[in-house]
Amino acid sequence: MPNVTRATKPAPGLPPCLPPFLPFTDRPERGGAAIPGRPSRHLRGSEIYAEGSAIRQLYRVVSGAVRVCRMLPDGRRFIAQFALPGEVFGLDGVEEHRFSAEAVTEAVLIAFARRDLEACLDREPLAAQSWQAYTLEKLAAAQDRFILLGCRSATERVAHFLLDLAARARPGREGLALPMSRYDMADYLGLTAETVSRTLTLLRKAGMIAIEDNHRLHLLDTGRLMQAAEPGRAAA
Amino acid sequence: MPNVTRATKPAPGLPPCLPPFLPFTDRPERGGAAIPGRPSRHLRGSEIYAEGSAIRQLYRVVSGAVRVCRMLPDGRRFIAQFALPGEVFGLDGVEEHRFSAEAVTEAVLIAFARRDLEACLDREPLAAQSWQAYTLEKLAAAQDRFILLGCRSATERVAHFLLDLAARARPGREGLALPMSRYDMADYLGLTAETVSRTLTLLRKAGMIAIEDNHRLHLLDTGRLMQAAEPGRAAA
DNA sequence: CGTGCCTTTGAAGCAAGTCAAACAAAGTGG
DNA sequence: CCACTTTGTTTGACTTGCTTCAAAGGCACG
Repeated sequence: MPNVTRATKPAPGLPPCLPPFLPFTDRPERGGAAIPGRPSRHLRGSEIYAEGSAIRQLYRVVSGAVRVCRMLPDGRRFIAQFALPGEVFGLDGVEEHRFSAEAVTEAVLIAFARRDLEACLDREPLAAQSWQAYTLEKLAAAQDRFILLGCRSATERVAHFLLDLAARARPGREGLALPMSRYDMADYLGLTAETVSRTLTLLRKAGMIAIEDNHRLHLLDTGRLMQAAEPGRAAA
Repeated sequence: MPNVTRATKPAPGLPPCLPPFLPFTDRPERGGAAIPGRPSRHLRGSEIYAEGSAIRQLYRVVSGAVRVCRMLPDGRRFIAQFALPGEVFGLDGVEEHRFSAEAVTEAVLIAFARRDLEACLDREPLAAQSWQAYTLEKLAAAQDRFILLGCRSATERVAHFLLDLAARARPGREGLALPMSRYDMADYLGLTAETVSRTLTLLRKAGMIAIEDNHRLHLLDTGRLMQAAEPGRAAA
């Protein structure tokens, strides 16, 4: 918890990306209804919380990226979620974290006490409704991901992932940032790093994407990419 | 909605399996706080609601089994959930159903109006808290299923499925009921019916299960089955 | 008592995994 | 600042577990 005041408002007017109406704030002076947040900075690869620890806070990503993951008994790793700037993570269980969270890149977060959130939900019917919709949306998204993991080919998974990242990306530098490694992508998509790499090469050779470097690429043909992501669905 | 009064309390004292504290009731006279339910009966294979329709009610299964599923553009089907007696389904989206629901066997359900639930949550802080915990639990369960679908072998999936069914089954007749077909199981586990059949044969030859008939089997060695479900985890 | 669906089993094909090696990038220490 | 190490990426060759295709048997339902 070093001084990161500079980082507490790097994006002027933090869009309340998710959840939409929840009065999270990093400026405690804004009013009694707001949930006060505490900024923190995490080095690349460092653990933010451990699997099995009590859930005491939620986090909103200010900058960088976070992976929410679990090590399986056989040594494999599974990534449940990537949290990008503006997004919230940390509620991966009821009482205890069922996953751990790690910084994919150096990351600046704002932490909100869980009890503050719960108090707010009890106090503010509108916030409660918004939270309700948020969790419902997350559940619906989870079911879509079941389909992705359950019966999609490698190409479909990777294409879907790229489009999802693009949809979630903040308007910023030209091109699509891939903060995570091929291994991270693989563990998120239920593939291997080799397959992810091969698939990206395939999409590149097919002219759908251009790879600037290992952590940045460009979507050249979103229509065909969408076709690759969901065969049978019409291109945009 | 034929007369099914006989079916409205077939299990004396419907265990409030899920969600635990929600005041669902099929006896409207019990008090103002309760959410009144309306019974209905559905023939094997019939549609309970369609994908894309508005979410107006939730359902609790009284008897039978229900599958919540979606047809994919390429003709494949994916099953997101099986609802067994005592369990609740129908909230697979925010405003519209993102899946359809069909009776796996002849099924008796109780339908609860969504607005009644929401009114209850607004009115009763305890119910709201309980609902909150329920959705959180569902979300956590979803993440476990990601792992199953993302990086588990056919044997692990089937073993896990059988143990899950056994844990959810009502105490009743000896043995484990499998109301669904091999195709249903396959579409739930992200496999093919052939692979499910082969895997069951494998488990049977390994002495872990005994197959009474196509819709009923017995778990002979839960310990080894758990090992088969999660390699690296200790047997019970 | 047929007819159609479900289940089981076999054989062959294939997509993704595994193993391996070369290369590139990022981080470390002199 | 550069050499060195480590980590990540790409590509190739091979293996494998699941799917696909096919066919026979069984059960359930009209």
